[in-house]
Amino acid sequence: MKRDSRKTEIIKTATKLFKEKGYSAVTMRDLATAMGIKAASLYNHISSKQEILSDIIISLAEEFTYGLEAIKKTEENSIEKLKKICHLHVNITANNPYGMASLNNDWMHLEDQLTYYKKLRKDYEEDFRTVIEEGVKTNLIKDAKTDVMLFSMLSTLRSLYIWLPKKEDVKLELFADELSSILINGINK
Amino acid sequence: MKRDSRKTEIIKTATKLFKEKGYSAVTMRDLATAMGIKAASLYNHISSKQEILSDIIISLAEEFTYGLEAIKKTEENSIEKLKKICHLHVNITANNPYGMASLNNDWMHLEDQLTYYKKLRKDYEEDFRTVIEEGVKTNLIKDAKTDVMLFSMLSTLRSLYIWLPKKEDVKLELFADELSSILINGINK
DNA sequence: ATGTTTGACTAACACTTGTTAGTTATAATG
DNA sequence: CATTATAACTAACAAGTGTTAGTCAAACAT
Repeated sequence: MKRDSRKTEIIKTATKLFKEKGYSAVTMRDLATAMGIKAASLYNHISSKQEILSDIIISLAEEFTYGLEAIKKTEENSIEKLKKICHLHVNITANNPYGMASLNNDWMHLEDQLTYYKKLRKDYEEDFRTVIEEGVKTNLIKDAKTDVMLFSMLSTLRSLYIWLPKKEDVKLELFADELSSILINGINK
Repeated sequence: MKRDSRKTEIIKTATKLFKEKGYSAVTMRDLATAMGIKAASLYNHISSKQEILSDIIISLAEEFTYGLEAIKKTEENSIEKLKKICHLHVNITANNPYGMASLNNDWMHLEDQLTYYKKLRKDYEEDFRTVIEEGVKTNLIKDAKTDVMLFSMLSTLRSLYIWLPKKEDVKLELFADELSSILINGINK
């Protein structure tokens, strides 16, 4: 499967360009130039610009879905689950920070897969909320506005792609620990 | 100054379209159609598509700069300053949530004003960091990774535009209080 | 009433967009 | 060696891009 490896290169290059200028601002000619070939040659490997975007976003979205699915099955308490969710985001984002930019900013340019993506995202958010609500029930988490908690944590985790590329790889688990500690325990002394 | 009011309408409409599809994906013909006129007519009021984006982003960025400037001059302690920063973000975002989408996602498409915008943002982040560091010095804030704290708070505050439009106007100050409480005190019981 | 500004219009420009068709040198396979 | 698949190429298209020039009716100012 040589064909596959070339396609992967294209997607990898596209991912980088998309995070810099966004999907709509990146031309097939831009992408071709970055690959050192002509725009028409791209179509020996991919079928459309759309397909590239779908590949980037859907595979990431599914990673999150499967990751959370695994955490849900765990027997640990809500706080531990939240910590694991933080690690999940840190790990996925560290593996593909540029792709996360597309997922965050260009999902609306999905066409065929738009409704599927939206379903994945909605389900993910609902499961995330459930973890928090369980924590409230079991008296581990403050009985304050759970939607504000959810919003705050999700916002931070979704923005990881902006900050994470600057981190060295070794300290990744440490960083995830620090992050979850701040999200859960706050910054107050 | 009738001319000005029409220009304002155009920018307002553009802001709405930009948040839905991003700057690059919105056509001058899209914008014209949304205004009920033809694309060429837009140029009686504005000089370029670029100008619209600059107007949206720079005015918002300056609002943040001036707001933080005022908070810095305050005699209150770091925790109080952080609370005020939360209110600043909530208020500015509530006034122009769609514009915040452009500021967050389309700043890279600024041309003439790009370096100016970057300077404003860099200065803002540095001042924000200083507030946190002062809090650590005065023993009000945990002596943990201040950059992770900064990242977490900024991420949440910058994502407000996604969630805020759904909130009713009356509860705005209350929401800002809840938010700053969660950011500062965490969710842990 | 008359002259001027306003803000819309049509027509068009030069260029860029994603994509297809057809060609060809190289590499893999029988 | 002959054949086929691969992956690049050139050329081109049809549609869409931001923007300019020039026109003209209605509203305003004198």
